[in-house]
Formats: sequence, structure tokens, C-alpha cells
Amino acid sequence: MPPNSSRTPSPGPPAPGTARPGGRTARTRAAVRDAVLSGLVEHGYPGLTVEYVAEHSGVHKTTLYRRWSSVEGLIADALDLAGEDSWTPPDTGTLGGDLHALAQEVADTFGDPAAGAAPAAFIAAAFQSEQAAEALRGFYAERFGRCAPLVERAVARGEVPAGTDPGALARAVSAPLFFRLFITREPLDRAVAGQAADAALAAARAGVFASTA
Amino acid sequence: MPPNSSRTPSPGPPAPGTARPGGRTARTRAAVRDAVLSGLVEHGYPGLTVEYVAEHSGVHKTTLYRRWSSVEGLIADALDLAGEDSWTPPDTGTLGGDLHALAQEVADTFGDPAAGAAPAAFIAAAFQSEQAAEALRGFYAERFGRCAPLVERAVARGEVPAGTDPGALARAVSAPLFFRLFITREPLDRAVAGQAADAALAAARAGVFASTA
DNA sequence: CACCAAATGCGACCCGAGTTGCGTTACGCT
DNA sequence: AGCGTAACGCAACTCGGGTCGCATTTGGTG
Repeated sequence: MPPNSSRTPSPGPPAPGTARPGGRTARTRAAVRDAVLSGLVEHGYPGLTVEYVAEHSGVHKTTLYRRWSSVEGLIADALDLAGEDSWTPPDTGTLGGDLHALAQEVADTFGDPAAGAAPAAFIAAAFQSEQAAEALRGFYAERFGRCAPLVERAVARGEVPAGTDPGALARAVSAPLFFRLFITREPLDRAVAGQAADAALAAARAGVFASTA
Repeated sequence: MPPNSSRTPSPGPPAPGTARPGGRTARTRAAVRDAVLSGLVEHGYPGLTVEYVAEHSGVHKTTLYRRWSSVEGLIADALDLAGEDSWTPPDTGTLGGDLHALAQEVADTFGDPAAGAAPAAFIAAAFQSEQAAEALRGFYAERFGRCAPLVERAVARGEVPAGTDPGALARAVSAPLFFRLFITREPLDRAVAGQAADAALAAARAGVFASTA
């Protein structure tokens, strides 16, 4: 089973038996996604237009509207691609170290305009289209799932209570950072990232994220 | 000094001595802001158009573009109005109670589509225009400032260490909620809100938000 | 290899957001 | 009360996003 879970009928490898998974369609899709990503870093989300993608991908405007229907659809598809990477959570030996590394990773990503443009666009697109919102939801669910081993190691070491919810802890680390970046629009430095990690760690130790006492 | 701090030259009561703070301009501005808010709850941010505001406010399209320049400008101005309310943080007698009440308030606001439409639009607009982003920044800075007494009371009661940063604590409560709402696009129930309050409380007790030890 | 359907290319068209120039109204001041 | 100017109303225009109908290519299939 391909990492692309099904969504709307439009994009994605059209189910291994149906239609034509052939070469041209795949080539088109890849070219389009490259153009979308380069467009995002170049003009940002507000400046990304379907016509730009058409020119820089060699795919006709009509085709883009037919298969992706809008800029948000293009971004949602690009998000699927982004979710297929091989990222794994840090493993420093201690929970505190892992959480700090995780927070710094987020801070560094959005500190670099080029690296942060695409993720920011994904979040912005979710305001405009339910399709993009669902893609985001799936992306983060899968991403937080990858953090489970990190928490299990900490439980095994006795750093946090048994029954600690991995997802809740992972979310607790990221939330303050994204909050500052995209809600309150405040600057994000390493001190804030460290504080977020510390706060999540303290809450986890107190058993706030443990289901069974 | 009016609660409207100055920003771009365009909107806002034009400084009590200059130009003409007169009746028509003020009436126009009020009518426009009403139309913006009703438009947001009716069509949401993606569907809010300048022309809609023109029709429902009785103010001509040209005037809107002249004074606010775009939909994002209109929203930024409406945000200033929203910041002028008389909201005060809860006071239940205990820090835990206050934080829980705060979290529930956020959850309830965004649980109601009508009440949540405008705030969500403000956040969305900040992705499109720096003017809206700065308005948001100011709004939340002022809002978190109002939470200072809440934390001071807790310090006086000995519930959290002296030197606990009020802003950091207030942010810690809201962050997980907004994170779920607008970043990961996950549903938000009362249990999650309660957990956010508990996590912030645990971190505060552990001294994570205290500057001096 | 020939055929059919899916997928793409292509240009013309429509519509609405945003702009411009000018005339009109109303506020503020003497 | 009367004047000057800021603020607003108005209609026409431009321009780019998005759509439509049809021709063309591509890939799977018997």
C-alpha cells in the first residue's frame, strides 16, 4: 500500500488497477509539484498563482484546473509529497534532549525563509479549502505517529509515567512554537523553543498526558 | 489617549487634531466594520469580498479601496475594533480554576461558528498581509497583558513561583488549542481544553515560566 | 498493429476584482 | 453664513483568474 492514502478522486496514483497509471500522468504530476514548491519559496502563498505553475511546469493551465481545481488543490497534493519523506524523531538518550532537539528543529525550519515557505503555505491553504485542511490533518497525524517510539523510550527509562500519550506530548512541544509563528505572529528564538520543550517535559512528568493515572 | 494605537496612516480616528474626525467619516467606518463582521460570519474569510462590504454598508467600493486598500486591510481595522472590548480574565479563586475557565472560553468561542468566524478570519488574513499580521500581534500582546493580574494573584497565593512570566503562562494555555484548531486541524473538545490548562499549570508549578530560578 | 478512451493541449470567452478621472457632498473654520 | 478642502459617490475601463468546446496525443488492450 502506497503511503498516499486516498482522498478526493482527483490526484494521487489512480489506484494500481484503474485508469492509466502510465508515464505521462506521473511525469505531469511530478513536474507540477516541483513548480508548486519553487513557486512557494519564490512568491509565498499569497503570490502563488495557477498560471505561474503552468508556465514553470510546462503543463497547460486547463489541465491544472481539471486535475487540481485550484491553488489549494495543488498545495494539498504537494503536501502529500512532503509527507512521504523519511523523517524520524531525534534520539539523544534523554527525553529532555529529544524534546529540545525537536523544538529546535521546528524553530530552525521556520527560521529559514526557504525551508519555512512551503509548510507555512500548507497551513494557510487549509483556511481556504477543506481539501487542504484534510491533507494537513493527515500529515500531522502521521508525523506525530512517528514520535511514538521517542515517548516509549522515555517510558522505558522511567522518565515519564507509563501510559503517557505520545501524540499529546509531541503536540505539546510544537504547539507553542506554531502558536507564536502563525497565531500571535511573534518572533521565535531558541530560548522560546527551549522553554516549550521544558514546559512539555514538566507536564509529562506530572502525568498530565497519562491516561491511566 | 484612545485605545487605538497608531499604525498605517489610513484607518483609525485620525489623531484628535488633524484632518476631520467628523461625523461622516466615523459613521462610514462603523458601518464598514459592521458589514465586515457580518460578512465574515456569513461567508467566512475566503468568501468575504470588498464588493459585499460595499453593498451591505452603503459605502462605495472606491471608498473602501481608498481607505483600506484590500480585504485584509478591512479585516485589520475590524480587529482594532475587536480589541477595544472590556474583556477581563476569569477569577475563580485558584490558578487551576482560572486556567480551566480560560481554556473553556477559547474552546467555546471556536466551537460556535458564528463566534469563531471573525477570529479565524483575523488569523487567516495575517497570512496574506503584513498589516493584518501586525494588527494580530498587537491584539494578542494587549490581550495577554490583561492576564497579568491572574498570574499575580496566583503568585500571591503561592501557587506558582515568584517571577513567573504572566505572558508565558497565558500563551501556554492557549497555544495547544489554537494549534489543534488552525495548524493540525483536529477537533477540539472540552477534554483537550482541560488538558491544556493542566499542562500549563504543571509547567508553571515546575518553574518553567519563572525568570529568576 | 489497430483501436478506444483517457489525458493533455489550445485558444476563445466570460466575469469579477481592482483602478482611474472627475463630479458631488459634507465637515471644519473663520 | 460662506468658503475651502477632505472625503465620498459614480461610471467606465483594464486586466487577470477561471471556464468551455474542441482538437490532439498518449497509453493500455484485444
